[in-house]
Amino acid sequence: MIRTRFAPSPTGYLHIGGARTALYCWLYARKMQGKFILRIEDTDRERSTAESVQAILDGLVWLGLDYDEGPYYQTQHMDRYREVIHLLLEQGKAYRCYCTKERLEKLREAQLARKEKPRYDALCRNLTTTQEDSFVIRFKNPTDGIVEFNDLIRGKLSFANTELDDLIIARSDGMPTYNFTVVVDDWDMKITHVIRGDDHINNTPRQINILRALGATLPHYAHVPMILGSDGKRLSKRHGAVSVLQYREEGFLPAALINYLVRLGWSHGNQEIFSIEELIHYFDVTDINRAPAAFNQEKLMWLNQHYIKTGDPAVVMKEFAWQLEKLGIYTANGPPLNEVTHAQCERVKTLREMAERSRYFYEEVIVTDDMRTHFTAELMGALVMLRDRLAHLAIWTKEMIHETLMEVAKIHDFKMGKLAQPVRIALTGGSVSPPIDVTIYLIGRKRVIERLNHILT
RNA sequence: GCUCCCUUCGUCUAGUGGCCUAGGACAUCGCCCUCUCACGGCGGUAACGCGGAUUCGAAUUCCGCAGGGAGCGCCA
Repeated sequence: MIRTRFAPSPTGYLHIGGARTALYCWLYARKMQGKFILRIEDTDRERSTAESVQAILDGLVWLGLDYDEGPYYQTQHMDRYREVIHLLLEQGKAYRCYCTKERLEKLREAQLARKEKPRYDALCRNLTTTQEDSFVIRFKNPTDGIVEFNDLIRGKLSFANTELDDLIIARSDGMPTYNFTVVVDDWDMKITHVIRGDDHINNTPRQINILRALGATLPHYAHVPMILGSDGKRLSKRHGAVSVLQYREEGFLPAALINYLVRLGWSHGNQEIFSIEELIHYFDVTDINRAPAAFNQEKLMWLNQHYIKTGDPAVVMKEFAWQLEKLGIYTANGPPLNEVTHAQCERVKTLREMAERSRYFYEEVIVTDDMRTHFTAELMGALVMLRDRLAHLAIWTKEMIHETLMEVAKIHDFKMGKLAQPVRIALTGGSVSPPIDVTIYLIGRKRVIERLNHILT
């Protein structure tokens, strides 16, 4: 049974990079009919917050990445960590270190000055006496040999133990540290595949050494490259949205973000559009790219428009309604959302944009003096005729409206554009809208007549 | 500084020794369609970081170099 886990630390929102890692973990678990586990790594009490936990949970729900187990919280496993630390201590695989932070700092500076890699000098490693002073607990890392593992994405990776030092596994206040809790939890949770960001590559040999000291079987590792900003630098707030939920705010569909994220670093031939089912079928961690990828908003936009046009109507409608609500647009007295969506989907990249451009279907429009210059004297006759014919149309359909427009234009010897554009301005207050017949149809007879009258008086 | 990782069009990628005068997608440019904006259709510009080596033959293998990134915490 394959078991993967997503293990974020709740010190912020769910960002794009984390979401992609979670997606890869989730896809692999689903593909292998295994389990996807959510574990909150909250051992940093200073920075972990309940809000962050909620933001991460909300983000995962929105993306549709459901977990089979969890969320587990590391702060609830303290007894277990202490137990394992005791075990290590008893077996002489860990030791108490009484070095002060000051000494460590001086050591560090001296090493850096000598152009050496800063690391603990193992001063307390062979201490035989117990002291009263405060202490941390360090893991006795092997002093020679190499740690080698086969990364599913990068292939064989190896590290010399001489490059590693005796890392702290318990702080002076007794709180276990990251590299230790990860190992214990992955072991206890029987994680078979550790899929995580490649900023953890250098932690892996340390974790393997602890795992071995514990006699645990090693999981498979897959280190996915990070996501870069459009400038090739590490993705950060200055690149715009980095939080998953912020993409929702901006009017993106979860399907679009999923599809974009999965293709960022993974591919299946030349295919660009994938349904979730296809992803589960085709995805494999070993096909993930080794190189970091730059985030490209334009392509996300393109995918978003694709899913606005072809995605699950229920989801599209739900997000569209949410956007309208955020803008304070009340839709009860206007055209049905699905018809507006249908009319607008080909001309917007996001649902926020769709909402912003749909105001005139639901709210009164303002035609500025500037725009009134479009209503020339020669046009007035045609506008009057159009108003009257629309007012008496037997049935209010797009087709009938279209015919009416054609007739009025023909009678006045106007080209369609000459009539349509001023009408568009009169009805929408702007120069851009869906086809004029569709626009008239959706705005509705009463409002159309009102708006035309407004121009004609 | 040390260790580790990465390197195909502007961007995401296909490519695993001959099918590559390097394919697709986004973006961009031009044309067509057209009542606006779009959608769509057609076409164009555009890349194997550099240098060696192996080979009849290298984007694909090996070695250097350069550039970029990560890690080196009583953070995760």
